[in-house]
Amino acid sequence: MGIFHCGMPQSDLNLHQNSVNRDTTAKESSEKDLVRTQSPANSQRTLPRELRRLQLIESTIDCIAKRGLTDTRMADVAAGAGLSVGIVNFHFDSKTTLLAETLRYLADEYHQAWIEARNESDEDPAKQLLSLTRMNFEPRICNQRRIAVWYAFFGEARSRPTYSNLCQQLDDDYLDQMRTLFGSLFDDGNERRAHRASLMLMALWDGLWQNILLNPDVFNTDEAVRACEHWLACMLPEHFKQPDNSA
Amino acid sequence: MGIFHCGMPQSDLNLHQNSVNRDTTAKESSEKDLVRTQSPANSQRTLPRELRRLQLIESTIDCIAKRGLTDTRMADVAAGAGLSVGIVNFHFDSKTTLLAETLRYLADEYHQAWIEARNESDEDPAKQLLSLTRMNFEPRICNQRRIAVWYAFFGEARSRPTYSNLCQQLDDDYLDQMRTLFGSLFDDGNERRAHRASLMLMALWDGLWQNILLNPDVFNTDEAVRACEHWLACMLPEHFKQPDNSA
DNA sequence: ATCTTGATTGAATGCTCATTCAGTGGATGA
DNA sequence: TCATCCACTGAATGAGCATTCAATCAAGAT
Repeated sequence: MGIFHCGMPQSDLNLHQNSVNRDTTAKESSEKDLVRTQSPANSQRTLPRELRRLQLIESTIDCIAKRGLTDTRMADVAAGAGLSVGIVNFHFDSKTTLLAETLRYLADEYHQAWIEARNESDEDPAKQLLSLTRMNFEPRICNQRRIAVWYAFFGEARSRPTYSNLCQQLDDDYLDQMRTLFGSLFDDGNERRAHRASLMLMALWDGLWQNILLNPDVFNTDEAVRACEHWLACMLPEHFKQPDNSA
Repeated sequence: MGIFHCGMPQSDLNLHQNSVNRDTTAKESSEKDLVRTQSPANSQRTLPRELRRLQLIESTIDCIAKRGLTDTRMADVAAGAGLSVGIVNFHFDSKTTLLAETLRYLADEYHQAWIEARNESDEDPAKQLLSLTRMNFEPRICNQRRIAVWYAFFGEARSRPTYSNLCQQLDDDYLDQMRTLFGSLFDDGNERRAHRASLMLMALWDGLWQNILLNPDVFNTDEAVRACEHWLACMLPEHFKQPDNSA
């Protein structure tokens, strides 16, 4: 768990040597700042193994978001990092493992965010549901680049057990936690009700992600959070207030 | 609009000559029966152009669902229909157009189902919302094969404007219709509320589809419909009843 | 200054696949 | 029966791409 988050020295190196790859929509221009700050590392020819791997994974995300999974070549990933073709095979066994590690990286990142969101709202189930919801739409988690990659993998999930296995266990775990949270908010202790509420809220999260990916004009993350708050207020009026509708 | 539904003679030919391709989960074994019934067409060497195209598109759906978009080859599509390699390029200009036509086929099918669902519930907005919801989870529309294909395209949507353009206009139209339906159910005539409700219900549909694709164990279409009904009852208690919770 | 270790390069290799097209064959009409 | 018209076949072609690896280079250790 957390192989990409394990105290690795994430100094302020600029891992994006090739700026051509960074032309995503302006709104998200500040994500992953840790790998962008100016630094002499720009011209550094070699980098410690783990840092280079991280950079290549980020470049993979860029490529998938910009060109789609089918049009993502090893050479593109390397070029996106300003390096030469052979580099990817040197750090990852094969394209297959590169993609698997990319998915794992995203899953890990999400998992960390989940844990943080739960920890920051101490013991109060209602607060935890709210902060989990907000976490789902934080720019660092929910942005066009990352969502595009998630959906690219979803499309392949059925055919590549590796992909679904990687997320299945986490998903089950999340559902379980949600059930517990909802369970303690429904006073009737109705298991089925808590189960259904959990599925619904998680489905709502997913559906809103999808809309943010496909209809960014109609939709944004603030609107998404408000929709979820609205839903919570409908489901559990004693525990949640309707969000501010002024906007 | 509707190029695949335009009075083309959809006789009871068995378009699936190669049964190897049909091993999806047993539950969905009865979809697209029109192209499976036993008939001498099984051994027919030639078929009218439009019918062959239809068969190849269905084979494309099979391939994408089973192997993923990245691993779908022209030869696989041909083999899935029991035909030889050159056939696909004979009926479609290129792989690109084959995929675009496949997406258009699904979009069309969905669009037809949408219209039917609206027509069958005469003028009553509440009934129409219900039947649209049920339509979304009918086996012919919502099954692992088809959802897998939708998601494969979603993953590529950002990078291929062709794909998103194809659906964008329809989506906007659906959203518009939903706003009107909700608008006439909210007595306060609050536009914003109707807008948000529309987005939420459509997001819920999408999120439930996603769960049906990725977690078929936890999830099924009946559960999905009930979740939506539950949501409708929460949002508009005067117009909808809570679904039967006995199951 | 030299050695050692490991990262990086990029030309070369060989495989996979979309696409082509000359040839085959079945159906329909004369 | 023959001719015409298409649907269809599948070997051949060549472009595109992942992967390899010998050579190069950088940085730290001695």
